[in-house]
Amino acid sequence: MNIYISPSDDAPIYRQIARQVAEAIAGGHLRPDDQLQSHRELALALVITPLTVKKAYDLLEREGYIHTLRGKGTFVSARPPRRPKRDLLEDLRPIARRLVSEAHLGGLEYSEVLDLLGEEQHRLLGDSLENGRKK
Amino acid sequence: MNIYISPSDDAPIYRQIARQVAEAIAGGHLRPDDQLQSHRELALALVITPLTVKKAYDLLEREGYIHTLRGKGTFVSARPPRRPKRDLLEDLRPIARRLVSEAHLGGLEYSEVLDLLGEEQHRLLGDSLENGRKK
Amino acid sequence: MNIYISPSDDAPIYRQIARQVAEAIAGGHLRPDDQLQSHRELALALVITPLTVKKAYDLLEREGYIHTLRGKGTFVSARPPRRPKRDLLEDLRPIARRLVSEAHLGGLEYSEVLDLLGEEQHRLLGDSLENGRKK
Amino acid sequence: MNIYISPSDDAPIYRQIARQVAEAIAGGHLRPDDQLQSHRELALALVITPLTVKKAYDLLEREGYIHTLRGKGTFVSARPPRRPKRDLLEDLRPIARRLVSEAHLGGLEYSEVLDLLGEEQHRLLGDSLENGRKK
DNA sequence: GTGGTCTAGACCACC
DNA sequence: GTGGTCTAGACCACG
Repeated sequence: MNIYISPSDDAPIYRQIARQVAEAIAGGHLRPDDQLQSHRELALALVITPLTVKKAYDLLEREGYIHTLRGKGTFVSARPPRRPKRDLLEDLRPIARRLVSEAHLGGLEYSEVLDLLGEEQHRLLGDSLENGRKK
Repeated sequence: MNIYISPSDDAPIYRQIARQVAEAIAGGHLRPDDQLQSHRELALALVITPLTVKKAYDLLEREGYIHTLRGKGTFVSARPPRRPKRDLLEDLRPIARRLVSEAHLGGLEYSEVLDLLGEEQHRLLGDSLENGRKK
Repeated sequence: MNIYISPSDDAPIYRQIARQVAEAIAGGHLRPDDQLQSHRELALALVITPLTVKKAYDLLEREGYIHTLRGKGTFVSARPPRRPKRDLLEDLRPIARRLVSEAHLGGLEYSEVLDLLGEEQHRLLGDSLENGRKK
Repeated sequence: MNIYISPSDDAPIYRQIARQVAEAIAGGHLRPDDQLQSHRELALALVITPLTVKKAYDLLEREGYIHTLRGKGTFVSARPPRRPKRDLLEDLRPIARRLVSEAHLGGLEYSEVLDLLGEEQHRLLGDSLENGRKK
């Protein structure tokens, strides 16, 4: 479980961590009942304050991805949280809008946007398959 | 030129304004040498402080979309700013990544993401064509 | 007497005019007792409001370069105003400072600044000589 | 890092601050990764409103001199921004022109202008060398 | 503590 | 009328 944070990213550090953990779960790197590093451990590894990692874990717990057992540790939850598709689509819409808008502002063709998206989808699936197989 | 701000949007107001003006320029609603509403006027209409609109205009000016003439007003610039395609693609990549990643996390098929993107592309182009024709 | 104004210049229009008239006097284009165009005439030629030209003439009159005879017109004054050299140098110092500072910030060699200054000095003197001869 | 603002300067306060910080970076007073005073702190020291210092920092950030890390502070950027020499020279030309023109209007010899420029160049370099050595 | 944003005023120069 | 600057507050997210 490798987490990378970039201080220059516009997303706050705790969200960068939470997102990467969530992606790891979705991609199969982390499976239900797998134990996560303690937030102190991870904080040490990332050279940041434990409070920031704690904030990320809290966020993941609120969203149902993980749960903590007092005295035992933090574990991946069994049921990956599912939101109504309508809600999800409406959350994703502004992101899609921004993508096409900025691409159009920058003079890109729509096909180039599709290419870009395809690359990222492939990267995601590739990772996922790869992880499903090994380890 | 209708600007809408939504307090629920996580983007700050001045960026919401700047983005909408930039889109209006890219979409043909606003053409070179068109005069923008004065920042005070727009502030009055949006019921926000003029300084916030000013900040949006400052942002657009330093990005090359608009320019100001002392005592005259603010005008759409002739040359739409163009960035190297490579840079632009690298800026867009994290957005695309987030889109496919969150969609996958939420259990959406890739085709559903493409549908969503297509809708937004259509919305953008529709607006553009519509405005290219009228007025 | 050709005056050029550029709205995009950071100097206000009335100062652009005043400076060019003053340079014309220093360069010999305009000689003592020469009559200037009326401010309305010049305003018409420059396609700006007469008030702006008036403001330029007022400034020049305050500085002693020109004077007006009621009902006759505006004329170049006999004595070009002379300020104490110390005062003048102190006025020029911030300009010199800005020149070397911005050049240094931009990575220019001092010799390149001197070259630039030489070019402008040559341009000024060239104009001056040329005008002393003709007309 | 001592900043001085002079109300008599025709440049707005935020530009005075930005210029001095930029000069400090160019002159070696401030080095890459050095932390700047927080804008509030500097505002307190200068007895002006924080927003004005913030405006100066924003200007420096968009020009590439500095960057900010959320919650950490503001730091000198690694790469000093470089503009094409041609552009820079054309920006400097009006300043040079004004210098020789006003000097000539005031009756100064060209050599006196060169002396003045030399003094300012020496002041700038002296500062720079001094700071390169100490601390 | 840091930066980021916003409000509700004010005064100025310019056209 | 326009834009440009400044003040004196405020609240927020982040680490």
